[in-house]
Amino acid sequence: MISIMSVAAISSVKTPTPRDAQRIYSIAELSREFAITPRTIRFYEDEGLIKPRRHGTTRLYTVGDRTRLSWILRGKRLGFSLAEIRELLDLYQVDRTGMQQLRELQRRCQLHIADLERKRADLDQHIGEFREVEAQVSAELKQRGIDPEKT
Amino acid sequence: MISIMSVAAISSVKTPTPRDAQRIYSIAELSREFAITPRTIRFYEDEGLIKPRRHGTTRLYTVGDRTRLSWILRGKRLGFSLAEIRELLDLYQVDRTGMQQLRELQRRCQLHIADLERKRADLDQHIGEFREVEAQVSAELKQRGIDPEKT
DNA sequence: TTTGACGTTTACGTAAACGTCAACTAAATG
DNA sequence: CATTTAGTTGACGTTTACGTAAACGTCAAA
Repeated sequence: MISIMSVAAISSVKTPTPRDAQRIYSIAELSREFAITPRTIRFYEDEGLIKPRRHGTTRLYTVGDRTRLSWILRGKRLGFSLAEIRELLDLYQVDRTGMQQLRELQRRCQLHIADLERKRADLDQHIGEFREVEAQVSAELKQRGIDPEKT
Repeated sequence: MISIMSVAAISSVKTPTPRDAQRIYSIAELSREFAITPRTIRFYEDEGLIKPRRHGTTRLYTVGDRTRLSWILRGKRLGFSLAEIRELLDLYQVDRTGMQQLRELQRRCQLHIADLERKRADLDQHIGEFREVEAQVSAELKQRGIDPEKT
């Protein structure tokens, strides 16, 4: 029986750059790539954020799983809780057959976009303030550079 | 002896809109305005994020304190931890007399700005994706609206 | 003078998001 | 075949960011 790790290893030989679909990742590969621990990835699975295939007990991650993971981490960087991230991920794969579901999906998308735009406004203002501080400091440094005092 | 609450009350009579400097806020006022609990505000004080004056044991918040608080909350919305927020707040009032301190301040500003810009890129991509989903859903809804099936 | 609204401190509780063992299995390698 | 090497499942520990309850002080109005 061919081991999973060897499968992952062979496929990684084929593609050092992880870009062909069909690629399979081990938990260690993903944890290295995204600089998180395997524990974290398993934790996300417990929380229902990723559902990798299994070969026996060993987890097998597809390119889709990898994308999903990077999506989760981006969500975290943006300050969303795992619960929120799970909801957002679900928006991508809710049932879109019914008229009612479509409307609901649209509504939730709009709400989330509004939230994101508020966040963007916050961020822009925040950036502006720090640019200003930096500009003041730069000016002051220039002044001092010209001044004979180089304390 | 005049009570603090009455002081706050009187000043609030003078300015229902909180816009003259000299204004004093009670903890309850701020907690209402920002929709957080007094406990939260006290906690931020324990963590060294705000340092209100005191009249006896009672906390008195100035306009500056209020600004600081709104700054903290914006930081939180952007996904920063309280420890990070404290550091950032400190950037506004570090000693800027020495050349060395100025350079250090500049460096930290630049680092933070770079971080913020990464965050902004994340956010833009995130928004883009959700706009796309929304657009697809809208299109689908339009289709169905035209279609005689109105399930 | 008592009630009630608002304030205080102290201290323990809790949910989220992992970290850190321990004890085990299964496969690859010398 | 024994040993690394990677993976697994608990189970308990930890940090962050507050919540909650107790026990009390202070003042204004009734």
